[in-house]
Amino acid sequence: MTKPTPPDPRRTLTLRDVSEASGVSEMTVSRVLRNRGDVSETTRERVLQAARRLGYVPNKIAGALASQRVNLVGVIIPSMSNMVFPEVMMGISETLEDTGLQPVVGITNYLPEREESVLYEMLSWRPSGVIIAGLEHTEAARAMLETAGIPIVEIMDIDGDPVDSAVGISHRRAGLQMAEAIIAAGYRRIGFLGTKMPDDHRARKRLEGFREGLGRAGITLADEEYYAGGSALQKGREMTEAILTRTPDLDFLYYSNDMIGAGGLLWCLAQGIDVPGRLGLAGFNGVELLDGLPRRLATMDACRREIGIHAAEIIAGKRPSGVIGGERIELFPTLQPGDTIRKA
Amino acid sequence: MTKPTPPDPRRTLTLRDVSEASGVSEMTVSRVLRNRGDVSETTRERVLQAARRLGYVPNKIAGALASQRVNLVGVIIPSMSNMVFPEVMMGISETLEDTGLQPVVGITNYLPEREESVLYEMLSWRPSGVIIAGLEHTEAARAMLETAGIPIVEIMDIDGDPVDSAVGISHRRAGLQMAEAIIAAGYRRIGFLGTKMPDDHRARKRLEGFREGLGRAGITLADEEYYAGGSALQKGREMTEAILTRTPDLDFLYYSNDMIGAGGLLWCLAQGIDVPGRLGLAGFNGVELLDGLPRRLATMDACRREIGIHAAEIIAGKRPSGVIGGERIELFPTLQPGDTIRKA
DNA sequence: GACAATCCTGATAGCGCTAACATTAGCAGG
DNA sequence: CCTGCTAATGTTAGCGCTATCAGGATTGTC
Repeated sequence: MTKPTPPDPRRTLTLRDVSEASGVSEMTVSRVLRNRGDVSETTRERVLQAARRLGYVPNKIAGALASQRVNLVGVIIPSMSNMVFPEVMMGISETLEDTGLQPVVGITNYLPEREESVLYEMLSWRPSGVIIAGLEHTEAARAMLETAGIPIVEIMDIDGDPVDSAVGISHRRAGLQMAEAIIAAGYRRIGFLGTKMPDDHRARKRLEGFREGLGRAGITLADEEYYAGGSALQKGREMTEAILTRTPDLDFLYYSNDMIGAGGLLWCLAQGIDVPGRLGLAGFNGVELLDGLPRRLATMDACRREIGIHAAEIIAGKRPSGVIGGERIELFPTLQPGDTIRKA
Repeated sequence: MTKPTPPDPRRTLTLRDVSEASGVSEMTVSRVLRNRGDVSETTRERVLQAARRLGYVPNKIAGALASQRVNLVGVIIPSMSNMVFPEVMMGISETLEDTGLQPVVGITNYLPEREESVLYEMLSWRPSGVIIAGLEHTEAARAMLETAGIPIVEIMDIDGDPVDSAVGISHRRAGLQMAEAIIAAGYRRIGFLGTKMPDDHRARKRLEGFREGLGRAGITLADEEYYAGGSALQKGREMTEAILTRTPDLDFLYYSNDMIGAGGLLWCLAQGIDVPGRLGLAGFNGVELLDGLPRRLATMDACRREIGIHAAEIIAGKRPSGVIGGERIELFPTLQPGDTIRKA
């Protein structure tokens, strides 16, 4: 007869180990570790001590399978590199903090197929909810979202038709409002500088709205310039130089984000261009990062943190409304005129 | 007699559903979906079609439990807001891409207890490996890392004693080198500007190394200034003004990161201070974000992307060395003198 | 003292999948 | 037509936990 269980120190611990070490059933250990059900103070203490001594770390995989409950929330965003999504994340984390839910992030790089595969991967872990940027998805992705049977919140944008809930701003309106403000300030020869990103639908909608705003005043864009990749600040300089060289009589430049706008602003200041007198500038996003620039760029904040907060509230089921799903929350960005638009 | 299984459309699908829909056993379906084992082309096609038609998404929780294999790699970092960790993440993602492994990020905000709980949470999902920033952890965290039985890579820093593998630079040496360069350029009255962060051990080590470098030349720091929170660019301006007001004869400012350094640089330029003649400046990190500034700040890049790449290679077991664990990879940052240090 | 109520603990049966082995089909060679 | 193989598929037994229900103590009530 051999020893029944040669105690292998390398094997990872299970409930059984803690149960044996503390002389109670696995079930009781489980109860103690999850603070569920009544357990006497004595056994609770004994179990906790054993668990600590052994260095037991519960296996959530097994737990999730058995309980059909997963404390994870999938968050799918296009990028992490431009401060806008990190801020959304902060709103989400902060709100989820006291709910026991934990965000898990996936990055798509603005690629629809990548979004689809990231979503598939996430859903295969059966999260309690999904927060996903944008309203445009592949057909398959949309189908997955619809049949997942969990709360879905599409964020950032509300110009479209959400699968379930949506929290965001109208980028069309944001563009339109900016156009109105620019025209009201008396600018007429207007250029646009943006990214080459067919799948950045929000940037596209802002430009559409912007064009419409100009159109209402009988104006069309005088010139456009696009970039891809590289340091945004640097690109902003280069593009600004390029567009002003090509079309010197421009009196306003609308940038699709604050970072290239800041690059443009620095370039203009270095050239001694009179901003906002001779040339006005505006960006989009209101990134705090840039607060220390010599002059404040006109911009429009995208309510990033609030979006994160509301989205997380919906997932966590702590909306005041008590509504269960299909919410649609529109936030309204405010124009921050800064120092780069003439006072009307 | 009633229908055996009233087909509930709301229930989430399992292998059994696909198996019934395609007329083969669950095992065969499993094999098809994982591309494992021999399956005839005909059944493979039939199964895939059924899975697609039903919109089946496998349950990785069950899969992981059964196979004792999880394709997740935990990545624990202090912050996402200052571009340094996003770049590390890119290196990691890129390297993990073709390995089937998937990074899952946890943020600690430089709080040791938070690091401990994030680690505990992560380990409870039994990842295939953990990449964690820094060499300093709570006692409990270190114990968990040691007994987890998976590859651990501590990144960013190598001035210390790793649990398993480590990839990083010597921040002590980085600070020391910068001190040497500054002294060689003839600066003597040197100020330091940094963050109030007792748990940012890397910043601390840089400062220690910097002090030592100065000390070797018989110099001590002439003044110091610290901040917490807020827009780094903005804080850089404010702190620079403050320190120069207090100690006007400083001829060099060493910033603990590029962002506050950039703020300082912009402020100095606006004040018309002769940089680098009258006053030299240097930061740390080499953030590409700032490439478009009017003048390039002297800095030292921290090899962020490379660190991510190497760490991921270790986890994925694709190091050329073939070594299995306990690797120690030191990278060497290069000084980028930029335009804010006098040529010696 | 019988009975119910309350508290605490344990036994049992899965959760949805995969490892490992068992079985069957298909086919070449004698 | 049987043996001996390989290729394709199926069967069985868990993975480590938790939901659920079933007790055994202990207490209180009439």
